[in-house]
Amino acid sequence: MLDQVADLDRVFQALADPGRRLMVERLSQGPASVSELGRPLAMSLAGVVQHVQVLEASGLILSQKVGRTRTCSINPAALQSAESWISARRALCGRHLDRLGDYLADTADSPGTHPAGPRSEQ
Amino acid sequence: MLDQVADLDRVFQALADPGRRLMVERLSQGPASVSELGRPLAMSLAGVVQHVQVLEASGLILSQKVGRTRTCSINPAALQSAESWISARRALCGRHLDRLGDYLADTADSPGTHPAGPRSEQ
DNA sequence: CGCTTACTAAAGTACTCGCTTGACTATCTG
DNA sequence: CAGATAGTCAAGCGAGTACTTTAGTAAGCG
Repeated sequence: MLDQVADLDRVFQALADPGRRLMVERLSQGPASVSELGRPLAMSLAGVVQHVQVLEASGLILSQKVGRTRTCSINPAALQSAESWISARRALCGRHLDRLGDYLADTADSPGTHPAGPRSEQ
Repeated sequence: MLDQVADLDRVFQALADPGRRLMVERLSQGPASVSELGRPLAMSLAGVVQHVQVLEASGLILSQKVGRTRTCSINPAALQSAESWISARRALCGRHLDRLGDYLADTADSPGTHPAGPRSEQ
């Protein structure tokens, strides 16, 4: 429960790489070995291992080595912690969107705007 | 619509910083100026501006300058794109969890495990 | 008009990331 | 046992991040 902030850091950071997201996608349909995860990635195995380590440190995946192969599986709980952070923010801003919409409409370059108002940029 | 992959990269990367998440939290309850966003952050204003630029490049926030102040607001659509990527993976892995559970239970160090089997690590 | 406020832009720096190669260790397979 | 296979460890390197300071510009205020 402690330091959820750093946990979220690691989860979002882990998801910020397209190769790692591919790994998560693959693992979301069942366990796989490290080399299996790396197969579509045009990268050395050592590089793949490092991505796996990032994912595991974030809690997004679990792994265990049996014999010479390490089998990875997804940990939906970590995925959920990220999802619920996002949905909480999204739920909040829903309540304010009407007011925001009005604000943007007022300041936008629409018919009926203040004739010589201050410049708005971008 | 093109290159959603790089878009997701930027969104997750943007969310991977605790200061930027704080800004998103603040903005999810209504628009704010750049200096207002930076107030709780113990950082120079120039640093704050750079974080705002990262958030805007990711599509998570919008901003417009009126007079000398830039007013930022949240863009729930970008938040949703990240959320739905996650929930899609999470939905998928739900179907496979039973099988995974069995797998982990079998390979775990439980009573009834194979007596001299290969070592499992971590 | 002069002072303060709110940014902006550029340059520099320390640190982290993503990836490689090379050397090494186990574990299967024939 | 002699490979081949699966992964690990460490060093190194180029690119990117997260700041900083310095030096501006433009807008609002008295």
